[in-house]
Amino acid sequence: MSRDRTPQEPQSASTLEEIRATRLAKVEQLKQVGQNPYAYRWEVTHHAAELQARFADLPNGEEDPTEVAIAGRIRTKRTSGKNLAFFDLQDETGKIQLFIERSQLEQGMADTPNAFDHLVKLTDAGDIIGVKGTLRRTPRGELSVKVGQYAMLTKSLLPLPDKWHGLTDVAKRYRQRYVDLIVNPDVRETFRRRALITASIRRYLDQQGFIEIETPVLQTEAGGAEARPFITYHNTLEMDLYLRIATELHLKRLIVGGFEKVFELGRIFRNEGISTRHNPEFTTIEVYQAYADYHDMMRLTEAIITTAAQDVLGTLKIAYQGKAIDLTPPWRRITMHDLVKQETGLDFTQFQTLKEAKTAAAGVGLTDIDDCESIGKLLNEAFEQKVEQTLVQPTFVLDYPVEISPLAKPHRSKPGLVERFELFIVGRETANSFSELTDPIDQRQRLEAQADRKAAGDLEAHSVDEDFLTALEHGMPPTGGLGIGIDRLVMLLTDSPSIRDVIAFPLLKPEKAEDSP
RNA sequence: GGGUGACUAGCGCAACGGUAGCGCAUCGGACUCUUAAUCCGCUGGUUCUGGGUUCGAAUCCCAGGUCACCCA
Repeated sequence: MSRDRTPQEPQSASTLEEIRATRLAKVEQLKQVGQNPYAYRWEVTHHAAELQARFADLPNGEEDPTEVAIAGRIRTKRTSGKNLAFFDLQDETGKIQLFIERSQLEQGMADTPNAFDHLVKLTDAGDIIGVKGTLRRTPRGELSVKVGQYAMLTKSLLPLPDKWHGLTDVAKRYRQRYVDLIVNPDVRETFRRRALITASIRRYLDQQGFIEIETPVLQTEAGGAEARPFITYHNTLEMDLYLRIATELHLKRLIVGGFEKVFELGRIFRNEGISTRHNPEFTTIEVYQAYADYHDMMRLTEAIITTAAQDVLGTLKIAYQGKAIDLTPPWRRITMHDLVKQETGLDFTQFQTLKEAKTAAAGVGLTDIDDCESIGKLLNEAFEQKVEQTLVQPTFVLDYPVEISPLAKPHRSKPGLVERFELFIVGRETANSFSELTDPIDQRQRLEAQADRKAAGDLEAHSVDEDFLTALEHGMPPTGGLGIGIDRLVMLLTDSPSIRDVIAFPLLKPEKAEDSP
């Protein structure tokens, strides 16, 4: 206990508001010493990773006179005495240390008195600065930029998370993704890879002669998939509109119109639950090729995904959550019937009546089968409950029941089935494809059957898109169609356990509860 | 929709019925080769919200909120 101490004013700052106020005061001080705390530009000549690579052979304790100008965010500051400081600067590519010596800096900034003191006192971790200098590897081996000049580019007012523990609260990471990106380099890498994946897919399809055409997001009927849509409202038309749940029906109209190879990689919206595998808005690519069937689509699927894996990872042997996955084509092709038979012993081709099938299904432990109104639906239920999770290595599951595939062409040799496949990897549906149904009369009957279900209360059933049927009546060539879930593909190729890890800003509930009852 | 758990300083965590603490960050000081720098010193709290039990609640009970995980 010290006596006689005049109670000094509480200069110490600790609450968020106090930290912010302290930093705002530094903003004013920066202006007074001629630094713009919100500058206009900085001529960047190099990036951190580039320097680390280029000067990898610079020996400890040696210098290189190359002049570099870099910019980035201060992550940590270490001062050592009154004349020396070390900062870690982070740019998009990585980190590099700044070696800041008073004499060097004040020589380089002769017009600015006390430049060293300003740099040390008026900056905080989180500030964005630009520096110019030469290179030096410290005796302990840390490549550093020996700073001759600096400029404050942007003063930050809010503190970064704990530099050691970082930001681990999952919800906060998603809500404040910008902070997550600053402090977690892996997150930046995931989104960089996502961009490489979509670029790779577009490049490949372009090379194969496909063109990308954008189709409407706002639609008067949301069709092309079984899902509940989001509803919105157009004021001057005074009508409800729906956000698209698929791009299928419009891309097929383009095939009718004479394009032979089209695709769209874009966002679709489904009004359903949120989980580690579902976000209400997500990204798909749909590809349509005239004069092709679903066998062609299997080869195309293999090509798109293996090209992306090679472009991004440089290998087809990947790891997902500790499981080794081999993407080397050709991938296994096996029918849904055979898979269900393997896993359950039930041969669904033998059942004559739904009742018989249900009894058998219950006998092998299937649950929630009461509302299956057809053998085909029951088969699908058996597949989902017993088979899906076993399909770890890439597997094309072939030949689905017509009841669950209203847009697919009947199988050319198997009654009751359609020419459809889904691709499963690590137990997840990753792609969906069929030989497209081109018979307008058959298509009308299937959509009308869906519409009946919708009228009976099935919120996910299709409705009848008259214009689409009119398009088919003008004649659509035989066509292979393919849809790939981009988010799930990115999860696979970035080893991400949750879809939220590959969507920059996933949907979250608002943080504050409504005060209405 | 069901189950389990979490919510305490800017960040990461402790205290589990008896004065709300630690580390990092912040603030002040020392240090010319640091790098989770180190050392010394000081700050900083509506313990998610609202009720209840109790002499006394971060802690127990009820309701609500948000989130995570698992299941559907």
